[in-house]
Amino acid sequence: MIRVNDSTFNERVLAWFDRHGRKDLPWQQDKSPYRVWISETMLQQTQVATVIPYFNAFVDRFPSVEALANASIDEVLRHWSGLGYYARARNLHKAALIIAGQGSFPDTLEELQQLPGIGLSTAGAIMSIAYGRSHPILDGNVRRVLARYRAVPGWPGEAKVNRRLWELSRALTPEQRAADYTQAIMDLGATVCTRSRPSCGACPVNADCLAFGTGRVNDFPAPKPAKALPVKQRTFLLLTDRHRQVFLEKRPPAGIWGGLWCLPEFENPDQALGWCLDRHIPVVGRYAMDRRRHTFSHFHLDFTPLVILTDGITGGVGETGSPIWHPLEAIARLGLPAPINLLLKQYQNHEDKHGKTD
DNA sequence: AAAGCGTGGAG
DNA sequence: TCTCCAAGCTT
Repeated sequence: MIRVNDSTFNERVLAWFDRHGRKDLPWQQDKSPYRVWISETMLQQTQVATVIPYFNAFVDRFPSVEALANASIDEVLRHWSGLGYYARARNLHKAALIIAGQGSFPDTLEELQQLPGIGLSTAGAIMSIAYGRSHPILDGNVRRVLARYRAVPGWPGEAKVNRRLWELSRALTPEQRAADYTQAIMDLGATVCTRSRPSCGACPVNADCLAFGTGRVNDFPAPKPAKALPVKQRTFLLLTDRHRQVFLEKRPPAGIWGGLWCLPEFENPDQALGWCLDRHIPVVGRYAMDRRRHTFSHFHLDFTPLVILTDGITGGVGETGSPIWHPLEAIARLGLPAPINLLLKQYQNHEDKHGKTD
């Protein structure tokens, strides 16, 4: 157990929060467990500004656990498309079905943590923000504040460092004003104790911040050890007909872009072409669009779009998932991975300008 | 323990 | 254009 010799840490953080904290974010208006749960899930590894429009649209369409449980996974994913980490949406839907079956929203840390997509930090955030119960959290903001405040060495991705930061968070979290404190410590990290160029002069705890006191603010937390990202080569088949319909298939439920509608994916253009020939798809024209590189968290994707024009296809060609022909103009409403959406928009612009090439 | 999972902002 | 990483969780 870590001893806290500075018993006023939380008091100073809370006093700062009263004057400078954010209190008008959409999910801070009606802090029901459901809304807090949705917002905390969306905010996992995702910045506030990105989340705001998604949160508003999501709770507008799914205003309650029941509404979410009664929706189809397709519609839930559609509202998530562009936000990334789609397992979060699949887990939300699964958890909503569980909660709806239980009849009431869970109100203990243990129950919350058993739901898919809710880990220790998200459970702590829901407990404190929605129920006003004192529970620590450890997100990126808190991790950074605490690593600097106590000059905790090492990369937080290491289990040992992570455990120490959790201990610190636990020790510093007060019994009183639990909801405000959770908001406060996150706001402090997000607006004052920022990753680069922190405003230490405006920090309520700079007087006993070990990193600030020793001029080593930039040394904490230690950066993740750099690793060269592997490069994957992939071809995406843009199979389209004279009616401006595009062939799409649903991706497998797990893995990247799981459950989303997408262009068929191949290792190279030859395989894409072979796939068409195997299915006796009449190829009346083809060309490659500009190749591009897309960077993900764990690999680079060298991305080759292959446009194939056909005619007379009515469906039933795919095998990975249920295939559909979909109007190009209405693609955006279907909810596709962001890079695929972008590619289709570029193709549509090109077609609008030059017309069909066949 | 370590890897997989997205997207966009910031430098 | 490239790297780093953000209100993390799961396997």
